[in-house]
Amino acid sequence: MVRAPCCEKMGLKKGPWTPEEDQILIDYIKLYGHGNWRALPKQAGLLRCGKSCRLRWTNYLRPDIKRGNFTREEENTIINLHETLGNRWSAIAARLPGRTDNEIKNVWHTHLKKRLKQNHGFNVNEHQVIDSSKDTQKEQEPVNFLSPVTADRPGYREVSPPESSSEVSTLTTSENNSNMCMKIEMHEDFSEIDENFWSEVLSADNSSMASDFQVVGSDPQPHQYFPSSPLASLEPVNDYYASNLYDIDTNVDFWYDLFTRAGDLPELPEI
DNA sequence: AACGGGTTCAACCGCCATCAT
DNA sequence: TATGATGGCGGTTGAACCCGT
Repeated sequence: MVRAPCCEKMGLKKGPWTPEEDQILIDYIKLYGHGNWRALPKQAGLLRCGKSCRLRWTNYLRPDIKRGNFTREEENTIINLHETLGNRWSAIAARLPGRTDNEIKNVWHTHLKKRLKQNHGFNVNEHQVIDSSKDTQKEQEPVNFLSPVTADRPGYREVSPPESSSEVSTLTTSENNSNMCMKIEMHEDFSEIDENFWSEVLSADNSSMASDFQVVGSDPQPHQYFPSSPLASLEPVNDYYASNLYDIDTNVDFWYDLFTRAGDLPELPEI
């Protein structure tokens, strides 16, 4: 059970808002705006904490909120943006006028995740570029992969699986707090995978590849990393490769999956 | 009709970044 | 520079609702 919130300690109300409370909040903000959320409930005569008022306003009462079901186009937009932004719901909401981050988060967890799982055959929820260095994240170009979903959308560039190891320029990692940051740069377009690529990668303990490739995941196996790990530890990943290697369409997702996972990873050395 | 399990979504929580002092 | 206040964010919760038995 959750810890008792500060609101209750202070005798403030929590839980669902009543229509009367909504009206008080709307009337107050119409008249005076919401310069200071903490002071607002007291001034408006609401027995709520400022945080609760802010949430109610931004997620429900704001006049520019678009109510109702998400259109297919909106859903596709969310899927596309989630591919590049991950669980940055507010950033996604900023691209969908009238929709709130909370609403998008809900629709993702209740509808879209399932839809993608059905379409892709594995848990797409894990597809996130996990970048813990928030400050630099805003400045970084997201890693975009062309998929059937993202095709034809502005801002996406086509990146296909590499033909050979030499054409994969860098995969760098950095660490901050408990998360990993992975940045992949691919400077070339590739038409198909060369078998040698994987053999090189998988046997690259002492080659330059060793510093280029650090983290992979295999669904639903625990995350593993290579090539500093013994090859034996890559069995689940290898199975995954085998089923995806020459399927270009699947491979787009596979590559995304491969390079963007960074869940419970072991600590990695600085590159 | 009653029940139980699954789903939805509004609201909450803790954490973090930013800002003012 | 240090500290406290505030706002914003993403993860999580739980009541209400839905649906199959």
